[in-house]
Amino acid sequence: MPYSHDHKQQSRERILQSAARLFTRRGFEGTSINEIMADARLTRGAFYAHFKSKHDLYAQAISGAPLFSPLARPKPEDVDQQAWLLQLVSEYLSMGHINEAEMPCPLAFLITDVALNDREAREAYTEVFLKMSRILRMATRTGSRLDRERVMAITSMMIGGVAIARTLTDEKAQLGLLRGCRRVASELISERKL
Amino acid sequence: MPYSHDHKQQSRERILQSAARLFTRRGFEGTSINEIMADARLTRGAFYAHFKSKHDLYAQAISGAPLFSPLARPKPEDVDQQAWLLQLVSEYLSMGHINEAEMPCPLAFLITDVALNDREAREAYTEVFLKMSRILRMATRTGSRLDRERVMAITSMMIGGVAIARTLTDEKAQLGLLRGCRRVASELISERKL
DNA sequence: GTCTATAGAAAGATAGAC
DNA sequence: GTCTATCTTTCTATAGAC
Repeated sequence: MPYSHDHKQQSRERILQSAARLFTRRGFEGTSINEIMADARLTRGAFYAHFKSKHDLYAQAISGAPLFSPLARPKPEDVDQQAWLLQLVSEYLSMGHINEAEMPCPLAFLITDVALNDREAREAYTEVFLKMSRILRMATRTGSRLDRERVMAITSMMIGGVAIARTLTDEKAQLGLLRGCRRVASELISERKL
Repeated sequence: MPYSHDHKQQSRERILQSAARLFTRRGFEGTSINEIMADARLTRGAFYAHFKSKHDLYAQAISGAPLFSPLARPKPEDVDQQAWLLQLVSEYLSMGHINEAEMPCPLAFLITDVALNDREAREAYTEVFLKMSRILRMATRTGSRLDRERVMAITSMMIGGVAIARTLTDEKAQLGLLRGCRRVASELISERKL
């Protein structure tokens, strides 16, 4: 066995990262194992030493999403919690997230892609969604007391907004949609009257 | 030419309706031309007498969505406009829409599926989205004056809510998410304070 | 563990008969 | 216009050498 355990771990991590990036932008059917492995600087055949199947990899790639999410990073001590949250929400609902992010949010980019996938993928999606929602809820705990279901609605608007904006072909509409979502989300979070 | 013009039209309509139903529930890649044609009581080979390609059919199926949408039906004269709107929003954000609707909303069921498709599909999606948003806006014109971008945000929450709920595996979470979206949407529409 | 080669299946699109 | 038959491509997954 000329390959160390550590070497295998590194290959595995590279495959997972390539998979997350490619799956998220191009979907399950739009991404081949070949492309993922090439991106990870390996070949097709080596794939099955690491994962059971393409579906297996897909589910694991989704589970790993919080590793790359700004939302899941801890808040710096010296900034106001609410201001920090509003900043993250604005970044999430931006053209930069849609067009330039190295690792966009799979909750938005893969909603219906996951819905058509197998149970494991859907379970991974469910966990990540609930985690995002929980993070948003905890971050609003200063003064306001938005309940769990309302926070899920705000989360849906953020995810839906990004997913839809990405799909639209009309740039004016994209920008307007994102701006509308940013405003409404901010108002809901800071509980100002409409 | 033993086939009348009318006969061709009827075949075409059947194909379009089968395509809308199957594509919406199973996505572009998950639906074969074979299945669509069988559902329309025809065979594979006849397909190309009606449509240029699978992509062509997909875009046209999406364009036809308003034909099947309760939201696009005219309001009965005798009901209050706001109550009527809230009723439609509640139906949209329901488990029935997700699990039992004969023709679910492709804006929700196909968001990321369309994002990965060609330009024509995305243009069809854009038109239908703007139409839905416009309908919602017109229906709030009694007293309130929600602006265009805010209405797009509400539309995103509705579409995102249905798309996400369909993807989740946890039924409690599905129900909570839908209820949260119904509440927040109602509050935004009727402009009550949170 | 990673490579090359290939088996096996699925499905979009076309050809030609009726 | 619709049918059956088939060409062609693509891609997952496996086999076997190193």
